[in-house]
Amino acid sequence: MKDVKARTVFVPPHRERGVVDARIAEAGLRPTAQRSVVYGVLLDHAKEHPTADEIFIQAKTEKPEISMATVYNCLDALVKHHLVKQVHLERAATRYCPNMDEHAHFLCETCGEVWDFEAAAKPRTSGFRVPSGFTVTQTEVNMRGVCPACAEQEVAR
Amino acid sequence: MKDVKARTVFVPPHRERGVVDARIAEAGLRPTAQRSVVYGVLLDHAKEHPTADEIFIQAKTEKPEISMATVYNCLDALVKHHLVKQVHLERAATRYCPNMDEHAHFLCETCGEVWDFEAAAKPRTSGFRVPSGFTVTQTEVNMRGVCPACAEQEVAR
DNA sequence: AATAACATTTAGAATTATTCTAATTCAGAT
DNA sequence: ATCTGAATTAGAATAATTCTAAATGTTATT
Repeated sequence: MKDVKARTVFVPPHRERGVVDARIAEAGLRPTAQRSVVYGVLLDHAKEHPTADEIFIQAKTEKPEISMATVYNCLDALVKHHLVKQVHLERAATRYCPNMDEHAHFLCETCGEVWDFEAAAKPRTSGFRVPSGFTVTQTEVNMRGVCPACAEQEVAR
Repeated sequence: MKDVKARTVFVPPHRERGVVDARIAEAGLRPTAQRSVVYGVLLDHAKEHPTADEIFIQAKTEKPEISMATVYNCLDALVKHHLVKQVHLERAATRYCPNMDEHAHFLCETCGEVWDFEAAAKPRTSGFRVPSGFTVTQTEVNMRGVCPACAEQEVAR
């Protein structure tokens, strides 16, 4: 088997083309090749909460012709169809998150990494007084602070 | 008294120069002319949750030499000294809020206006499970939906 | 009061994120 | 096969933010 390079790459189960496409279709969107790639990349990198730019770079390795405009178009379509959430943590670029379970985002101010924090109970009460007449369709909870790894380094200094 | 233009403008109490400066100083910042203007503008327009750009335009009417870079510098200084919060609601520009009481922000997706929603109880529990080792220094809660005025127009259509 | 040291402000250029435009391609319905 | 509308493309345009280097202002020190 010398000189034979691996021709297959491990593809996590949710990345099987059919499954990704099915999810896109279920959401009421036509599963185009580009949308599949963009959504697939996002599912694979959910932990990183990537920016449009990072998604573009990764998507390009799978589909070199894809353009930045398409990445934005696809992301906007996915957001509109509730497959993906925009996360506005910083003054920097918007991040994207395919985890649609109710959760908060935590940004470590030291290393810049982002974590998901689960809801403690369901249904979660927001703890805020919504005046009558307002309809809330979406809530985003963002926290900032220091992650365990960075806290440790701090102590060590 | 003909031909005598009003030389005094109504300045809301919190805009008295001394008070604004005192607050800046209390926060541990040198109260420069520019910081006073920027913070003053923000206090006057807290309801609008203005962007850096909007603050710049307003500040320029009070201090024509001020530059955009200074507005950003001042805002960053005010944020760092906990007099002002950044609000990241949209993919668009960051908004600023001088209300440091715990509250959520609500963005009307129809008209784009922003409201403050008060905490229902103090201390408020976030409702999220913060894993041990993480230190949370700040929490931002953003909601989106439809405001009463826009909901009414919707019905009327 | 003069000086040094440092922080702040300034204008404008540079960078980065996002949106727009017009042409092209693609998919599904006829 | 052809039409129609949706999706994609490259690249230009715009908008938000940051950077840079020079000038100015402030405070502490002499």
